[in-house]
Amino acid sequence: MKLSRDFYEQPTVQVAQQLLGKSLVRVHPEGVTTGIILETEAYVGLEDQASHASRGLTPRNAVMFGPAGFAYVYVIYGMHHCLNAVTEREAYPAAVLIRALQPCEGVELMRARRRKQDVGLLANGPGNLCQAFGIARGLNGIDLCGDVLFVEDQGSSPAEIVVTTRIGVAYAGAWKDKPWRFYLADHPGVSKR
DNA sequence: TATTGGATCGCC
DNA sequence: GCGATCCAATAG
Repeated sequence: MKLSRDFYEQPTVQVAQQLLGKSLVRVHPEGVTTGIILETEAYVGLEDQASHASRGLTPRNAVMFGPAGFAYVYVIYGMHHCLNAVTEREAYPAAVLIRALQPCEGVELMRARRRKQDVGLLANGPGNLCQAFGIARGLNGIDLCGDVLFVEDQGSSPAEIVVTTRIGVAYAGAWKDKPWRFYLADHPGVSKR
């Protein structure tokens, strides 16, 4: 069943871990794509120097300051998109970055969008999964409790979770060492360090 | 208005 | 290892 608002209102690190193994669903005019969430990262509060919210509210990060259960989508390096789920209470900026998926439904559509055949290369990384799922800036602020982009809990058994530091946040001072990256142990480490 | 650098990716 | 590519944030 579809995850409801109260799931996302939990502490961010908890949401990041609990999203692993659940299914991300994207309903698009071209077709439906789904995939199992394999890798996540938590970005927590104003203090977290790795977070876009660390310097206060701006037009870009405004969604992070809103209520839980909405998508924060932004452009990075001028050419890639990243998808986050906003967490915790309104006015407290926090989110979970979805970093990798195992493609499930809509593999052919993903192949066409990615121009790659290998299933292992379709959604292995935050920018790649957005391309595969047709997620772009137009979805920034969309409700994850709606019918376009959401997460389903298929009641799968808990799997072993690996915990590491986050990727690409060397600039974040002491916060770069927070153990806030999570991935499923029985899958190859999806992101390169 | 100008400058700088990024929660990345894929090829060299 | 490095360039692509452009927007957002900051400084002037």
